[in-house]
Amino acid sequence: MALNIYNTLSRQKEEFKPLHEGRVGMYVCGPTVYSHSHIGHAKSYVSFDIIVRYFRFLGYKVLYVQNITDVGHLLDDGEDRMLKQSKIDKVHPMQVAETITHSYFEDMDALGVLRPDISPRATGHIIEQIELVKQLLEKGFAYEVKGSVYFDVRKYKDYGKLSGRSVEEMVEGTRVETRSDKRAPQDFALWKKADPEHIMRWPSPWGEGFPGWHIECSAMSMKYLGDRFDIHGGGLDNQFPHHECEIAQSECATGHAFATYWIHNNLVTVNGQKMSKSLGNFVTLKDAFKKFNPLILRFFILQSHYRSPLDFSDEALRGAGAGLEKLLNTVRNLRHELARAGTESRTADALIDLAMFKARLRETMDDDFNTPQAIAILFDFSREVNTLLNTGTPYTAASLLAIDRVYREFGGDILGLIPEAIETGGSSNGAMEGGLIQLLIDIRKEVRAQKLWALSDAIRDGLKNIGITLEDKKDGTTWKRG
RNA sequence: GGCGCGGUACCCAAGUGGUUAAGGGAGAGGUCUGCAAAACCUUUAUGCGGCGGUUCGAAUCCGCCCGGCGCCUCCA
Repeated sequence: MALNIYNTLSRQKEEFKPLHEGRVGMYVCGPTVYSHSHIGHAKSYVSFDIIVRYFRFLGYKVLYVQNITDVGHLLDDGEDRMLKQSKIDKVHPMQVAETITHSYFEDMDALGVLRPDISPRATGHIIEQIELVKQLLEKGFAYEVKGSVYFDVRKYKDYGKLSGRSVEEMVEGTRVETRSDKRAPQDFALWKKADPEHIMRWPSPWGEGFPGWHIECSAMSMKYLGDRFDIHGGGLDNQFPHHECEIAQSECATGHAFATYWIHNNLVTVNGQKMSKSLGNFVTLKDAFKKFNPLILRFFILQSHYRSPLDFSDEALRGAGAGLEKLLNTVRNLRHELARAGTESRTADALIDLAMFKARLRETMDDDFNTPQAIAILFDFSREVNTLLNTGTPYTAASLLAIDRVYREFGGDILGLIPEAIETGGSSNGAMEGGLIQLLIDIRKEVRAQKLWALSDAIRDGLKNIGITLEDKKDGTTWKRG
């Protein structure tokens, strides 16, 4: 079965066909680095992380570009986000950018989001942006007014094709007062003249100024991926106006199509309410991580589809935490068995229809990256694995390894939920802690043999209190954290 | 006002024309166990917001209605 992707441009699922055989060029709108990342960022970048991982699993050579916006993102009142934050913090805007960029990657790393191949900064590509604006002026798609340059939306017939809006509708819907220096209210800035007190400024053919927000993504995506590439992604909220403007600029500048597939992830709500900075109910990842392990957040996000909205609540997160633990527990037990299988003479082959499970997983991921369905299949798979492990039958290392490979490929490589190394308990990792716990387990075994239950339970409860859980199995006791 | 998305069990959430409506959490009962924990088994929607329609057949398509949310203005 071929990979099918929902393309916002056509509003339907389409079979993925790369522009260049075996390669995928992908650009995703990255964060504006003025404040710490929140759970909305997590949903977006985890979603695209899955897409990148799955393409790589399928054997594509992926070039993943995700920008860092550190200039040009203007607020309603025309003030630059970066400048506003720098005034609040009383530091240089580039210091804000640097601090928040570090913070962003720290949070994404915690969530298991693989780093983009290229993370271009807008301020590092002023020259490219100016070049693009010059091209648009030369071709007559833009006009200059008092040191600022605007894109003339009426010159581009397809404006609105991504978001399904017409220019006429937009005029009617415009609430903000029409800026006097624009020819039409829908026109958007490519380059803005800098006021005297504006710190972030660069020389240009139109005087000192700074780039508009939309232009950076056109300039940087085309610089690194070519003026045509496969996938452009971002949050649904960027569909309009940001992506619509990007398409207009890029297609007018090059004279041909821009990105082939447009992918948009849905947004996040908190306790049923829209999460927004103006409402002040946004949850930063650093705060969320204090309550929930980052992997639990990742699991929670992947348990719903990327095109579905996701509502965050503590109850839902707790449920996700229990679910993830169930999954990891099985893998932990499997690897524990695997560690022993190598040293004991094992006889039986573990009988699970691995080919069937792998085919189901492939099929469901091929259907527009259906991660919730994939997770459900992993749970089906785990039920069989648990049953197998509970029989106490000795299995060959090879057959257990084959089972583990399914977890590694789909649960690890693709979904990023199952860590390379899970605490296996029992087996000594050379750490003193592990040795001490094993010593207590051995002593407790003796105590239990003498049926001294009170003492036996005291050991187990004591360990539980310091975060170590013992589990008595048919063939011995194992331990885990938590 | 314009555009768009979805209403599936106590909670989260797949499924989008056809055998018994996935999966996870929570609850209940059971098996195993000294007891726990974990695991496994059984169980919790004759029904998928409501009302009509199309069809041999609809949660799935169409229409209307009722509530929910998002975008149109900065946000991933």
